[in-house]
Order: sequence, then structure tokens, then C-alpha cells
Amino acid sequence: MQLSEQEIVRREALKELRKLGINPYPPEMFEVSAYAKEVLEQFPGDNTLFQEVSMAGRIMNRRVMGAASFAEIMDDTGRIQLYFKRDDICPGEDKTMYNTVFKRLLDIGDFIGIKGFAFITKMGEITIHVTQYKVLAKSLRPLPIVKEKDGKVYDAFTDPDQRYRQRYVDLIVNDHVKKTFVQRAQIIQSMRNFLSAKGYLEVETPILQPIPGGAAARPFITHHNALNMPLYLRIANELYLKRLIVGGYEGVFEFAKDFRNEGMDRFHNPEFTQMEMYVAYKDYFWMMETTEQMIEKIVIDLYGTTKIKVGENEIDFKAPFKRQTILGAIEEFTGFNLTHKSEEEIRAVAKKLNIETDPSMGKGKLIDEIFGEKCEGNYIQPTFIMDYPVEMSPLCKRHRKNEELTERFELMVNGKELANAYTELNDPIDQRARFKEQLQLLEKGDDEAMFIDYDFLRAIEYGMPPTSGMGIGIDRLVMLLTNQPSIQEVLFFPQMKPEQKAKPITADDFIKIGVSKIWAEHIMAAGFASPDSLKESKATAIQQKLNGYRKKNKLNIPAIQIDEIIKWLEED
RNA sequence: GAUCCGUUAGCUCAGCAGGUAGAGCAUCUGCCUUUUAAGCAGAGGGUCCGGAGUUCGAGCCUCCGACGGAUCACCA
Repeated sequence: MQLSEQEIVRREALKELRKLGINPYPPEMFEVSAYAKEVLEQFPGDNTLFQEVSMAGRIMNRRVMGAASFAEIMDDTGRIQLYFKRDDICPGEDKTMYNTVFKRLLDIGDFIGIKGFAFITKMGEITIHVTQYKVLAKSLRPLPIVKEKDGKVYDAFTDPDQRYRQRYVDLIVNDHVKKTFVQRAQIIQSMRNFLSAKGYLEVETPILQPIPGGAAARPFITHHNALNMPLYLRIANELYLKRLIVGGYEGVFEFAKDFRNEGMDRFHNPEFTQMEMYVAYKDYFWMMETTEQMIEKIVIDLYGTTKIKVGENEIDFKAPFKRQTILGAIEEFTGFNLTHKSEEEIRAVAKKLNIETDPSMGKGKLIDEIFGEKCEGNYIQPTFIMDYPVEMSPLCKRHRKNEELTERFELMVNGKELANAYTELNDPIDQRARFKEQLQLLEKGDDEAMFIDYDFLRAIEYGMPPTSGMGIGIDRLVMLLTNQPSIQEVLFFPQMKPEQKAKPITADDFIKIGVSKIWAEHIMAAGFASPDSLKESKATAIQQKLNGYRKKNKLNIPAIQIDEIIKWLEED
């Protein structure tokens, strides 16, 4: 392993600590009696507090001034300044613990435990005067040094790639990142409390599913060896939760990790979290009220107000939210009324609006496209869009007043879909027919259409009470409520391309696939950057390129024959 | 997948008509007992993303590739 100078210095310090009889990674626990935040909050009010404290944390800053030093340690609650004075740390003749260990062998990034008392410096900063300290863990890599003065941050650690790949470093040096994830936990906690208080049961359902149902999305597929069958990572848990409603629970919910094998961008990660809930004897009007109350409560729990700033916009989550039908929305923003229109008529409208269509799109998908293109972005304040066409909602009950529509709503906030809910379809005959329609879409080429889950049909044939269900994207909710521009900022470990050290490709790599030595030396210069790029080319094209290169550079080697190239391409 | 932009010291970044690399912080050495982006004096540290080409000479120009970002496309 290639070590930088600073890493070598730290490893040397580690050895020296051991030589001095100090274990840089001691096994025993270190008793902590106070945290940075408590001291900073309480000491100014009562100077008798914290006169014998024991604290632990990571050294984040050091200012050595000869026989005295200031340092900052960071614990889970924040940072606090420490004051080290040589003759207090080392009352006797032996000054090693200060001169050698503290000043030379400890570094920014190391964990220490300290004992001491709180006081306030001449500069007015609350500080712990250290009387004893102990090395708890030595750090072997230098941290990025982020400094701050008057609210201005210097040398901030901001490169997204590094931050996501090494989130631990991001969390160490970027306080606001740590805070975002605390808020994420608070949001989930608040939601859980809301649902539990209503008496609904928090449940867990399979992530590995034989049939990936409950949503329209491409699944990840895997294989179970013992059963010798494919299994899918769930794209939704809806069909399982409804089985539980059939089973007799009145209300169930699950914070579920779902997996969708689709594109990645700042709104999509292959795995993401949704909360889905189902409650018996309710309809989607009730669910709208419940949803707006739940979100209003979460926002108040988090901020103490319903109004928050998201990007440029101020959003008010005060219930009730506005309501609008999807066809009404389309009419409002495009002027076209699609009520009772046929697939062909809608396709024609889409064309007029310059929306790309393809033959695999059914009526529902077309309407969805038009809405997504022309309307969705306009809904900044929380708005329920309701009454979707039946074709795009195969699990949703038909509208009580219009057979072509369903009792469905989506909640739009800040121009994005946040939640999705139905009066659930509990008519088993209709459900079977709707699955069949999906099958036809599948055959038409829509690779997101749903599979038929016969066991689910069997379940609701036993009878499912009228039920309303709702799913809400937790990651998107957290993005919204913490004002983060990308999903990667609210996931600790967003999916990334594997980190690979770009191993330089050399002539040897070509020799390995059978290229003769004389040609291996020239093949990269001739335009083939890697064995892979060679293998993707046609033998004749390779021959032309190589011989062209030979001629141009007047190489004193025989012209390459096509047979030899064919042999390279066959090698594995 | 497309287009544009980027990749230089541990971190943040500079660099020029193409002439063998700089700053601040961090690190190391010395000084300094209440400092705070501590200070002062000195030192070390780089396959300038990889490869090829043009050139007497490339961090800089050209081509190929890797990785990343932004925008768009795809996407409940």
C-alpha cells in the first residue's frame, strides 16, 4: 500500500505510543459523564456545574503554544474546547504525556477521553481544563481540515463523489450533513408515532417476492438456489399489506425498502423507502384528510410551524390541502378536456402538445404523460390530484360517479409526486379483469405493466373490507422537509458505481489475450485503448488500422494477417 | 444514452502564447502558559486521472479511454 507522508508519520506515532506503554486502542470502556452540548448550554447559567467531568471525542483542532494548548474535541452532540497545560497534565518531573504524547504523537482525528473542569477563557469561550487524558483510538488517515470564521467556511469538503463514497468523513467534518440525517430519523419517528397513536399495526412483509406486484416498475431479479426459482426484490408491498387487511387487522403500515431497476438521478436511487398504510372501512376522502393531518404534524414536530422554505419556494403544509382532478388539471394547464375521450383522441392531443408517444402507451399512460409534462411541475403548494383514469390504476376502485375513473389521489408538492393513495379495489372479479388488462399491456411492450398475483386474487375472493391505502415516499419527504436538492443527500449510502482504481492498461494486457509481442507494443498507439475495445471491433477493421499504422510509421515488422487477428478475437 | 464542464500536494484551489509546478490550510523542526481560520521562523511533500499523438520541449494543444458533476432523455 502506498502511504502518504502524513500516513507514515501517524503510523510512526502509533509505534512510539506502544513503546511508551500506551495502548492506542484500549479495550476497556471509558466512562462519559457529560456531552459538549450540555456543557455549552448549562455552564453559563451555573458555574458550579461540570467541575469534575469526564468526556470523550475526536480531536478536531489543535493550537499548541509551548507549555499550554487548546484543542477541540467533537462528540455526538457537538464540539467543545479543551485546555491542556503542561504542568497540570504532568505534575512531576516527567513531561512525556504533554511534550511527547499530546504535542507530537496525537493528531487531528484521534479519539481521546479527558477528565477536567469547565471554565471560561479570556476570550469568553467555554472550555474544559484538562487534568488527565487517555488515548482511546489513533487515527491513521488525515481528515480534511475544514475551518470556519464568522460563519464563513474555509476549505469545505464538498465534492459529492467523495462525500457519498466516504460518508463517514462527510459526517465527521460537515455538521449540516449529520443534522440532515437526524432530521430524517425525526420525520420517520413522527410519522410512526402518528400511525401508532391511531392504533395501526406496524408490520413487516417479504422483500424477496416470487411475483413483484403492487406497482408498475422494473424489478431486480435474483435466484434462490434451494428452491431453484427466481425471486424478485420487491417494488412495493401493497399486495402483502392488503392480505393482512383480509386477515382481519383494521390498520397496518410498513416502512418498506423497495427496489426498482430503473434510471438513477437526483430523484431516484435503486433502493428507496416508502411508507405504505392500509386502513379498513375507509375511502380515499378519509385518506386525504389523514394524509394532510399526518404531514402537517410532521412538519410542526420538526420546525414548530407549517411554513418552510424549499429552494426558492415557501411551502405551507397547513391542512387542508387543495384538491384538483387530473383531467381538471390537464384542462387547466393545456386547455384540452379529455373527459370520455378515446385512446386515439388522447394520443392526438399528446401530439399537439409535443409530447412523445409510442404505440405501447395505453390511455392511462398517455394521460399520465400529459399530466407529468404539462401540469405536475406547477403544483408547488401541497395539492391532491385525484380521480385518475382506470387504465393507469389497476389496483384502485372505480370512481363512484364515473366508471372510467378511479378513486385515486396523488399528493403533489414542490412540483413532484410525494404520495399516492386509493380507495382500494376489493371486487375480486373486477380485480381479475384489471390484471388481465395489464397482461395485455405487457404483451404490447410495456415492460412495467403488472404481473398477475393469483394468490392475491384468492385472498380478496375471501373478502376484503372496503379499504383505503396510501404510500408515501420517505426519501422525497425528507428531501422536501430538509430542503435537500437530491436523494443522495438524504441516504447515508446512495448507490454509486463501484470505486475502481483506474489500472493503467499496458502492452502486457494485450499479450494476455494472445496478441503477439511485436504488435502489442503498437496496438494502443494504433487506436485500441484496451483489449475490450479491440474485441468489440471487426477483424478486418483491426487489420486495416494496424497495417495503416505500420505504413504510416514505417514500422519494420511484417504486415498483420487477418488469420492472426481472428485468433486474438477468439481467445478468452 | 446525449451534450457541456471538470480531474494539479492529505484538503480547498491557482497556474500559461506550450519552456520541468504554486498558494493557504494540513504535515515535519524550532519558539511561544487563556488561544480561536492562534502567531512567528524554517523544511518536506506531486506518475499535474491513464494512454497515444503533435512539438526541440505538453499540466496546458489533438485523439482515445477512465472517473465525476450539471443539463437533457429514460423513469410512478
